[in-house]
Amino acid sequence: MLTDVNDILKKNQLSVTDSRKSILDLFIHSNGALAHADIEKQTGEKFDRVTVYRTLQVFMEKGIIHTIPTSDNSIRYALCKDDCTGGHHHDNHVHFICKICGLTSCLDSVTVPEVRLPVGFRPLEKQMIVTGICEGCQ
Amino acid sequence: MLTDVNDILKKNQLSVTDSRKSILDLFIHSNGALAHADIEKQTGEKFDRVTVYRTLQVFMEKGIIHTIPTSDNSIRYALCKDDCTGGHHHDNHVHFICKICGLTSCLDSVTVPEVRLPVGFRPLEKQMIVTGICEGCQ
DNA sequence: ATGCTAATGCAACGAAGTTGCAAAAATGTG
DNA sequence: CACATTTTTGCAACTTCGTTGCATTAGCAT
Repeated sequence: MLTDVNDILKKNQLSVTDSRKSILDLFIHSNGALAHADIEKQTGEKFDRVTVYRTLQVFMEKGIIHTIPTSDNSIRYALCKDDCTGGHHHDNHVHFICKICGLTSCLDSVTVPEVRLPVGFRPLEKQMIVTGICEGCQ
Repeated sequence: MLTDVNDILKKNQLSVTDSRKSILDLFIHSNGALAHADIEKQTGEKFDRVTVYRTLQVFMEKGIIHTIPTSDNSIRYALCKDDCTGGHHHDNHVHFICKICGLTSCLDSVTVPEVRLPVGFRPLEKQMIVTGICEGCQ
């Protein structure tokens, strides 16, 4: 896995800018998913709100990050630990949300189990969200 | 399953009002989940935005409807086909979102499969979202 | 029918996200 | 390294979404 932000940006044909480097760095050094608000706080409001939105959008398009569905209204973004170049890697692992600390993480080691759908429903992608208590909050 | 809106409201110790009757009726006669905007449109803006929000909130508290997690920012609410009095019924079935028509439905007949988590993660609830193509859009 | 309780509508507010545009930074080329 | 071109950023304004307080209205029990 690439951990150098410059390499990742160049590999994805993106201009290397301060905001992109900082935000990507944040994802790499965070062990959970990040909401837009987290990013704004953690970058110390160094960048404009709009820039953060647009950066996340670009990262999404390039497949660097993906969204995690949550029951409340908050979109959370996560960088996959494994190489995401396959495009649909995020459909094959389970997302875990801790009820206590709110940590949202990708359980890369767990594969989403198969499910049988009723006749007529053709599945393309599947996502699984498990809520519970994480390692640190036991 | 109760289909009379008055009965459902009374059973849940709720005052029977026009807005609650209309909105509950909408859920019963809709085959998919509804977003707040859908409800506003389909009731013909007869009720105040605030009333719709509060009605949904009350229905949530009473367990009449539940939210469906989605990757985009839209909260969708759904009434379960089966009796929801158990409280956590919605954690045991699969949600299906059609990529073409956007239909969001509860596949009541499909049970969420078990999944093994890494040591240290204690699961409490699990949800599964399958995206694909629905019966009508084949 | 009456009084009490609960729900509604209005207004105002705050948060979240988007768009257009000029200024600034990054990139490629000589 | 300097230049022209392209891309990105920041600002301002705006829309949409959701919430709160309060007076008015509607529902409910007696």
